[in-house]
Amino acid sequence: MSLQQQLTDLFAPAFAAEGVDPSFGAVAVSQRPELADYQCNGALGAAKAAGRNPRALAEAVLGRVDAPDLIASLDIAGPGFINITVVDAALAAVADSMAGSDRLDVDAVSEPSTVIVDYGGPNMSKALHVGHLRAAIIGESVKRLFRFLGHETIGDIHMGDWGMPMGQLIVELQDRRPELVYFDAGYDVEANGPYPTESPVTLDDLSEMYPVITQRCAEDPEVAERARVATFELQNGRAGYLALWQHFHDVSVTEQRKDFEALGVEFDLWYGESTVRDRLEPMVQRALAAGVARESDGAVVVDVTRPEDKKELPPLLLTRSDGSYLYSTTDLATIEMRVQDMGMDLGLYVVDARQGLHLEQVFRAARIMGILPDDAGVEHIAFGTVNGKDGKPFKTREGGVLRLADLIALVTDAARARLDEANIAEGYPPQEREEIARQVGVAALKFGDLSNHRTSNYIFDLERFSAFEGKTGPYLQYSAVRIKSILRKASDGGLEARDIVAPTVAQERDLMLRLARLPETINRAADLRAPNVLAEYAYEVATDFSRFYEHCHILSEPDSVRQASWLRLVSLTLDVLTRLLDLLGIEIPDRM
RNA sequence: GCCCCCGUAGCUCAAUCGGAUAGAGCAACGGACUUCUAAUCCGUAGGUUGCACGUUCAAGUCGUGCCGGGGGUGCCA
Repeated sequence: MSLQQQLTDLFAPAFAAEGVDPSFGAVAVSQRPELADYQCNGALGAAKAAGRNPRALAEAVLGRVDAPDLIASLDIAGPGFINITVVDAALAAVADSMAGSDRLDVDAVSEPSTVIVDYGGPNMSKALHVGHLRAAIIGESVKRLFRFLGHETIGDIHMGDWGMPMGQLIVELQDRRPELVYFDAGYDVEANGPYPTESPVTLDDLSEMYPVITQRCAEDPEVAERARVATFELQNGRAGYLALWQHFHDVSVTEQRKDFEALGVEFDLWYGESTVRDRLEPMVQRALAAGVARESDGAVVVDVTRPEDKKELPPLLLTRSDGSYLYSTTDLATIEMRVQDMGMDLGLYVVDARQGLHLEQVFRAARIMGILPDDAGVEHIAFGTVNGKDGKPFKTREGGVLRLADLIALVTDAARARLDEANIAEGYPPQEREEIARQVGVAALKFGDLSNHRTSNYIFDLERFSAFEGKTGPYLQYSAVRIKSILRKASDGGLEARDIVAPTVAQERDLMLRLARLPETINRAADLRAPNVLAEYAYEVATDFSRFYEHCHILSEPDSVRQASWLRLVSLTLDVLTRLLDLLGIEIPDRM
């Protein structure tokens, strides 16, 4: 049990004994570290509810708390804050216990849920660019967090591969290369043999075609109409289009896998909109038959507005007036699949904040249509846009999008350059240097993003992503690497870590106190679905370690009990940093 | 028009669901390397939290209005 929980368990009954709700006994980390380690603000709120004087109530509560082994001192400050200072030996015991625990004393959930994290969501046929960065790394972190807490967690990339862009690309390719057999409606596989196994296009081709056809559709209603028809025909199984679609799919996935791999993002499932294509028609028919969907201007819609809404929500479209499906349809069918086939209890949609209305409509429709049972939840884990310095979505100086692969190369280059400056790296073999450069570059990139609150928009700045000093990913890696180095030398010198004993210097105590907050921090990050909580805490752990490191020279410490305790303490610090960075999706090199 | 999000130090961002004296990094200035990796540490300076009311013991946080920015708003994703 965490230190904070132990303290809360002392205060809750004390408040209850005073006749107020025990939840007022909640203990929190102190906001005034120079005054105390923890604090309890319950007396302020409880006094109001009970019509009593807050300081008097705090006094009464203190009289009921008696734990000399855990609490060194209790004070009442200001209007009724209770300041709590923990016994040094108890602090050491908490750290020692963590050091002996596989899970660092972070409890796994007692009742695991099946959690599906829907993230990444790249459109097929597009090379990944900076816009995909956030979805990928925030989602990856959320997935790892829930998995660590013991939930059955499944990450699904949910590709955009069954909508209008597919029809658009078919039309664009047809206009460029009408001779291809895929466009021959009379082509018969039985008589003429199977379609070619070689793709007629590369992902680069598709990426180039994409903006061209989008532009054409916007300008020419006739082209747009052809794209709609092609989409409809694809969705209804036209063989040549399906064969072509498969090529688009394969070349896309091959390339995108590489980019995600370089980022350390790993999906359990590479499903997409097309995965549920066979569910679309039956689902729509069922909704019509049940009377929850209706026809409107030739389209099929579901009304999702509720009486309490300030403004009427637009109805959700299940089909276009030509009968083709939209991403609303596939999103709903995907929920159906996840509930029926995968036993989803909670769906976390790590999706751009601009999709908020769409997802709200989908979630409501899923309830209305009976697809999503009451005991299952779905949430939009929204994140903000990556903007340029002009406050608009980021574009390169040339006005194009910056490819993810190019961005990774840029930060890796910067890390390699930094490594070249470092004297210590002179002797590293080239291969190791290259691997370190990649790990450090990606760490800078990921931490730079994840340390922002996910909902806020932020300004893309290459300098920030390739900065290695201060509050950065590489600083965290560096802290961990220093510990690894100490542990290696200690091991070489035959030194062994032993029990963590009561702290004797302030920096040592601060570090212990910080480490003791791991369980609450992880749970808070999960509750808020907010990786920046982990990032912030990881940085604090690293700075506390750095101060300790500067102040306490472990290997030359003459007191062997103290030295052995310190070795175990920094070993624990390394484990905590490693766990936190893993939850952020950041790797740690052995040296750097 | 309507709905949602945002506005915090020169810059980029935090702030533990309303708590005490709003914190970091970068940039600036001044210190610390014969000692476990200086990608580090210590110190100085930097604020009317967009503005105005309101709610209460307490407001960056909640409510109302205004100013400014971004996004969304039925057949794109």
